[in-house]
Amino acid sequence: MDKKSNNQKHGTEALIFEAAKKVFGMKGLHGARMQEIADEAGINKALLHYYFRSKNKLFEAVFSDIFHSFFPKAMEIMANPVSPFNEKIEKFVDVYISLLQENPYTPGFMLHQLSTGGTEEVVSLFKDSGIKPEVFFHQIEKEIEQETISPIHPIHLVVNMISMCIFPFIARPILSGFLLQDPSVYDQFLEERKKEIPRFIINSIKRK
Amino acid sequence: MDKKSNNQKHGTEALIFEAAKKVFGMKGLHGARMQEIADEAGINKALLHYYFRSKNKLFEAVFSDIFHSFFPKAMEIMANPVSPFNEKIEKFVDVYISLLQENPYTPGFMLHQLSTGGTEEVVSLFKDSGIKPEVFFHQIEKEIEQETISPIHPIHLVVNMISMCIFPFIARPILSGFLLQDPSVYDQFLEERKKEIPRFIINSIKRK
DNA sequence: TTTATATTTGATCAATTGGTTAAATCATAT
DNA sequence: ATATGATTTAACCAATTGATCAAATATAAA
Repeated sequence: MDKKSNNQKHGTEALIFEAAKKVFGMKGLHGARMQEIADEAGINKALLHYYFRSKNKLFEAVFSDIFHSFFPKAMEIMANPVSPFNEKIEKFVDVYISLLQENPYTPGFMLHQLSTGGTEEVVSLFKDSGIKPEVFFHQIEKEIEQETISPIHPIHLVVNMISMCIFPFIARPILSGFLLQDPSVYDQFLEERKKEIPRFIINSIKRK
Repeated sequence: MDKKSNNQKHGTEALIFEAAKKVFGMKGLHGARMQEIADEAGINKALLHYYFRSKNKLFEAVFSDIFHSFFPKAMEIMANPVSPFNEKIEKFVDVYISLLQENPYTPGFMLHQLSTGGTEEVVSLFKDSGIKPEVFFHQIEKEIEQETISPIHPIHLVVNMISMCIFPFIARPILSGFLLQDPSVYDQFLEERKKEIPRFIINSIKRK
């Protein structure tokens, strides 16, 4: 008998995973309730413990998945030394914001993980991931030497860029509710930033 | 008898308040435990309920206090239309970062409140606070008309500025542990940004 | 001292919640 | 059809935790 289109064998684990991603992302590790995740996935609470042993294990699994599906992609653009500098910035911002649009729970996850004391874990995940920002730093320094761009401390430039990309996702509710009247235009606002941020950066660092 | 220097009458409420500020800021509403707040304040758990009725009431009290002791100060600089534009940006960034240095729990508070669904409350607090970013927007538009600065959408400019100020406080653990080797230099890094961010912004928007 | 009021504490309650277990159901192979 | 193993569920447990309360202690007044 076909009650719905039951996804018995393969589907449930993915269902749980997606539900957990959503609930953890919105409520955080402590704010999330196993029952809520179960409801969101449309299954029994005990199934959560059947597939993942505990709440913490489930959280770690989801967190690790989000981390690895997000940062490497963003960082490989940074690390790629071939393209011209301006182009790289444009591409990085575009890909970075697009990734955040696809995975809107990522920032919430990182923040909750940080503020809950899981800092060492996050940092070691970073280090294990093979991400090497020094590569990008060196390119910035080289561009400055070649007088392609005006002098700026590489760390500040990178932090500026990342800040402008991520923050609108973190503060979305406030910005959407206060700065902008209509919540529906926020997606358009984010879309605009894909062009605005690179323009803003390049304007600032280009030689006059 | 003088066990410590007991601050019986007036002090305990403030003690609780400070402890709650600290614990809530680090752990969030759900992550924080009343027992931990009591321990941090060095008093009995029941006293928390004596002074503040419930956990939520305590959280709201602390949140409201943090909100009102932070945003108005930052926003009055924005609203003040007298000073020259460059100067205003320099001053705003400096005051904003200084405020964050003094109240390191503020960003965590806001984020937890947002991700827990307290968005409407935050937004209405904003609106009740009388903060009017339009004033600043209008000045930006006027500057653009007068060709003092090059064209940019006011909202993006403001979001850029705020992003670059706040984000380093949110992502402090990661940035400190990964981008920068020595955690002790992070305060110096934040200090540098008081000058770097205005320089970066003004560089970007000044007419060439 | 006595009385009254405010403050503080230890003990305890009631509800929530993560986790377990035994039974039921489904899928698959023989 | 039957047996076997994987999947799912309902009911339940144990621990945590926010909240309460009566008793104790301090504070001040009369």
